[in-house]
Amino acid sequence: MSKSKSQKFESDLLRGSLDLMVLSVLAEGSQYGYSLQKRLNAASLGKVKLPAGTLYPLLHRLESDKLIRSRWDNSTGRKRKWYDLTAKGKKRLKAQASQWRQYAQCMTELINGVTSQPKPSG
Amino acid sequence: MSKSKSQKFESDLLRGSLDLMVLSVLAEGSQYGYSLQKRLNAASLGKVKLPAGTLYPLLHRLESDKLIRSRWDNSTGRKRKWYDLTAKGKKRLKAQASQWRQYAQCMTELINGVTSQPKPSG
DNA sequence: TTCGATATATCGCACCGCTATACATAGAGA
DNA sequence: TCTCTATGTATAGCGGTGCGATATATCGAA
Repeated sequence: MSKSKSQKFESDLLRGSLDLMVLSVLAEGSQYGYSLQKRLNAASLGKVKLPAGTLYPLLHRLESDKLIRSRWDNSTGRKRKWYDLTAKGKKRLKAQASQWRQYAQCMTELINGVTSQPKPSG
Repeated sequence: MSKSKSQKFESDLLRGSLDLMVLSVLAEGSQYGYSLQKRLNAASLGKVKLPAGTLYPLLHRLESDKLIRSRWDNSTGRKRKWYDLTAKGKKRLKAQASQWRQYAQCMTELINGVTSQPKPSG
């Protein structure tokens, strides 16, 4: 099964903002992979359903970049790997959030000039 | 020379929205590759400097997807390939613009929850 | 004639989201 | 006990695409 156009569009959108999304969620507090997956799904109103094959390599990449830090927790029944933002990660989050807002502003103005968006009322 | 983190971030942002940007600019009227490159740079306030190695393959892809249509113009001094939106392209533009707005709304809420944005006044 | 801007094109690299696959544990229900 | 689902982490390889490098050609200015 090949992906539909709209699914592919979502994947490509993710490519540009997934790191930022994960850093944002971790800024709310510690998470382990699986919980982060659920949290991301909720935060995106069900739009983002990160498959494991995306999630774990991503976390490993962020960790090797020293943006996040991990520790295993075997104290509870289940073995979980918890992640936290590092100072570098917080700095990156702030920088990318700012860049993202600027970029989104440009995009919004461009597409609003040629397409109509739903009105807030009436 | 490897790319800086912020340059890479911009590239990845592009990945998710470049088709939409090009379709939007073409919705304003016919363009040829080089003019589109300049228009995109202006619309993005200088942020997006599309290299030729990105621009032309992209246009070929959009054309092979029947989203845009091309014709050569040799009547002026320079040989130029002009592009126009097809009906399919207009439909796609509308759909992706809508998807983009929803996605951007989620992202904005998420990052505004954990980072501070510049105030409009004071 | 030399150089920069204009104008289009392709090759191959690098990156990354995703599918498929693998392995392991906990709890519910048959 | 056995099975099934949810939980939990991991990696190999595929596919798509932005980009640097490179090629080719014309035009106007210095």
